[in-house]
Amino acid sequence: MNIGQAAKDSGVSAKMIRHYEQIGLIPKAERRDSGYRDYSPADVHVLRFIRRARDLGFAVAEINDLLDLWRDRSRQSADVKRIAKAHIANLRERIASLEQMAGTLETLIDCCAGDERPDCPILADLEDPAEFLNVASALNFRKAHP
Amino acid sequence: MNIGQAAKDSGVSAKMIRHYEQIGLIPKAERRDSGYRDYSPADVHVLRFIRRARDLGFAVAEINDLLDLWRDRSRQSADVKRIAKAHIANLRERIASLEQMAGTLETLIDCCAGDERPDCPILADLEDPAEFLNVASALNFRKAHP
DNA sequence: CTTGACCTTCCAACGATGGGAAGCCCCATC
DNA sequence: GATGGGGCTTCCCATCGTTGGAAGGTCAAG
Repeated sequence: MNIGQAAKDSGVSAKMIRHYEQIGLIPKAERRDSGYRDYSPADVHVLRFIRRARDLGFAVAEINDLLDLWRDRSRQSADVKRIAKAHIANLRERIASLEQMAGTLETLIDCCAGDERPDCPILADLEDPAEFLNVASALNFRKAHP
Repeated sequence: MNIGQAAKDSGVSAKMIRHYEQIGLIPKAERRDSGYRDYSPADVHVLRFIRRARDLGFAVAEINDLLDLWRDRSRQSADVKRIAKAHIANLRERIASLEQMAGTLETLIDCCAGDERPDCPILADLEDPAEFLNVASALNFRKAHP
């Protein structure tokens, strides 16, 4: 099948299929006489594997390792688990970082009147976090432990 | 002061200061006869504002808006709050997406023996999520609601 | 044979940041 | 006054995953 069909069937865009071929994540596709790439259902299967891994947030380098393990019939599931665990740790780190940001911002938003007046704790914090945030934290603390 | 000192004082690297100038986030710095950029404490203040906003995950476009509001003495705090709220929504979305990934992966990891055998639910899911994940979800459901 | 949808390659961009090269400037030390 | 080292300048490149577009060839239906 043509690359467009493979794209539809796998959920990976034609652009990305060519890209994955170019960076060596997938082998070079067969070509027809016309120069068109030709894909088999097995190729689509691989692409779906990649698509799923990307949906789970794996980086291309990790997907490369996972593909190697997938193809290796004598693999050890421990190897796969190790990669997955490392990736989870990475995800959890990013989540914690975003949570931290969101939490701080929510504290600030709670303190902001959000009306027509110019006074704004959010800007005050951006201007000088040490000045404002400590006060806000204290307020927050008193709200949480009245 | 030179760009290096401004970088140290603000926590924004010299590279990024030049970059922010180039993209118009900050005005073009004064130049000495030597061609060196010259920064005032007020400039450093702006840079620290930017640094803090980046720490809170604001994108450069949002920081641009925040800077405009910061400089606008007749601003309305509601405008700032709106930007902050939109940004939080964005953060929460990204968090939810990452949580989703981490949760799925953890379910899979729980189901993976992680030993020397090749059988691996993680790869099974990547290969065909519909096949495996439903089973895993059911298991998970039964674990959560025994 | 024409038309429109599809394919090809190549080049560029996003966002934020870092690395590095070539060349100039400034200050301290000899 | 010369020299050395560190800071500054501009410019280009890389990351990472993805998308967009231009210029041109191919295919299938009318």
